[in-house]
Amino acid sequence: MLRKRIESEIVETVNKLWGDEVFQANLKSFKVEIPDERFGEFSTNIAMILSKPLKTKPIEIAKKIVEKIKTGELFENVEIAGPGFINFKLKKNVYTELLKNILNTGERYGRKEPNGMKVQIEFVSANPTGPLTVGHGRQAVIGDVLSKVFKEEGFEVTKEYYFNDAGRQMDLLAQSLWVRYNQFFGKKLDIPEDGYHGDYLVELAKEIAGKFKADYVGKWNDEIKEIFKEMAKDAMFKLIKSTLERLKVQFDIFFNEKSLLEDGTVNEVIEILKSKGLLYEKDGALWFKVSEFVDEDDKVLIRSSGIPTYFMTDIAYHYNKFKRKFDRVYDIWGADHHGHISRMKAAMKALGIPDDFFNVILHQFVTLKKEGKEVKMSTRKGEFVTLDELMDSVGVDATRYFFAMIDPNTHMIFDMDLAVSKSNENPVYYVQYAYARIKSLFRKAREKGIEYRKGENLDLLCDIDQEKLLVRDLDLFDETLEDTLRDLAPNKITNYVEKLVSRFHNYYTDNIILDTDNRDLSNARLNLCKGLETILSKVFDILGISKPEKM
RNA sequence: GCCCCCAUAGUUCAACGGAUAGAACGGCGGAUUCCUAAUCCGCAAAUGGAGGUUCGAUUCCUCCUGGGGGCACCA
Repeated sequence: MLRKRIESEIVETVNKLWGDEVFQANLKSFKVEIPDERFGEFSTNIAMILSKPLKTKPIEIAKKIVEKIKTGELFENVEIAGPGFINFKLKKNVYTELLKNILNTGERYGRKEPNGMKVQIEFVSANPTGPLTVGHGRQAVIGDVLSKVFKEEGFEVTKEYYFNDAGRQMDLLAQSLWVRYNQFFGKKLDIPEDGYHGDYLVELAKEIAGKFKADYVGKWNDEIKEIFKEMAKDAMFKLIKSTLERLKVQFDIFFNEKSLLEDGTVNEVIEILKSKGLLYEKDGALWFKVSEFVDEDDKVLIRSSGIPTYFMTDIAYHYNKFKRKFDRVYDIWGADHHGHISRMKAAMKALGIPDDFFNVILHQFVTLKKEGKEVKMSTRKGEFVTLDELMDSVGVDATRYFFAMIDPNTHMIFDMDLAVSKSNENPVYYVQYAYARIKSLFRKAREKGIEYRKGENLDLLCDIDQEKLLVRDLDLFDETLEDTLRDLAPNKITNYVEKLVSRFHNYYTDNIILDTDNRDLSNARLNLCKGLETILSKVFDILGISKPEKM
């Protein structure tokens, strides 16, 4: 990475001038940045940082550094500006070498060697009680994109979907479905207040009525409940999986909460906690001493009815993850699960699991705006827009791009009407158009009889700033992925690619790429386009959007 | 009451503590004898309020105001 090379040049220079101690003491806020274009290609704040320890004006420090550093392989021009920034322009061959590297490495460019770390990302994890909503969509895209970045950065990644197909919610679903089935045959029955009111059960009830006729009308017992539950579950999972497939999100493992009870993990966890004296009984229930670890009230693990709480099974689930030898796990949760985090951390500590094992990526909610009104979404009340409906309206690419482009920490307002009416002006098309343009250039080159020769004529590039900056931005791909993992924020990638593509569109407008009177230059520029195509292709794969040959 | 996230242009979003706060959509005005105008160029338009830390704050800290979400033997 160019930035790192510049950093080490500066470090070396500072060490020569003032010794290692000065630098080490002030390392923290030292930076090489990408400045506004009018200042150059790179810049550093080193002189400002050293001003205090050296008791010298930043300008004076900058002067000394510039004097010393000027004779390098790297820099074409180094100058001081503003309050003491040092701005750099690099020699053109630095850029052409970099481009050559990208061209030679191709699809593998930027991919890190395996680092031996096993990471698990758990997301969506919706119980099979209804169709996936746009909220799940946000989570699915965040999880999927981050998984790909982890892989690219050398981690071994497992994508997991955790679900519960037992318990009260499923009972309510079964009952709600049964009521819809009865209603189909004209019975006057109401869905329980806290049952599932969505239309999707009406459809399913119709199918069931076709299959079983009126066999279960007016009859309700545990056996029938199980039958309806099973049918509901199968239908919902089928629906959920088809939605995920359409969104191009695949999971490695679907993990059933029930298995934790069946394979004894829950009991094992209880035994461990008991042996450490962290459990006690009260009011017929079994409590965990959360308060020993964090400033919170103790919580019930086993209800007085003997049934474990969600907290209990979730602890067991994470204990199970730990036993599966993941180095780190990331749970992607909606903002409503926030309160659960510190309790879980307490439990991890109690089980002796290292602090950095359990990580949560919390994302804020998606509010939908439809016909000018905000729609409060609730799966149970049947008031929601499904992920499928969203994809119907704006397409898969735009759906994925839209969810990826917003910081998970930000509450997201999704204006459906706008998304539909403006679908042709979505940023995803802006980005994809650049890719299509490049593809078109190569087609056109063949038509015009301009031969593309990989890696040749590169010395004709980078005499203009646009080309230097384009290559510099290609180089930023690497650190964009690092930033994405550091902040666990996929929107770093969309920001990056939009800037990159914008630069290309400008370049394309201002310069003729294919010129039959200047075939060598044309070939040089085709090489630049090829480099861009390589990076765009990687970015699109990570974002999971398509790569159109033409638009 | 306590805890978490957020507050930036008319709208939806950006901005590792850096220089004149960027885009997109919307508004106004331009560019096509030439590789795709789903593009490009120009104009108008924003950091909720008060303090603090810093050479330098949209960013960090405190308080206030306003949104969202939590504070179960629900998940």
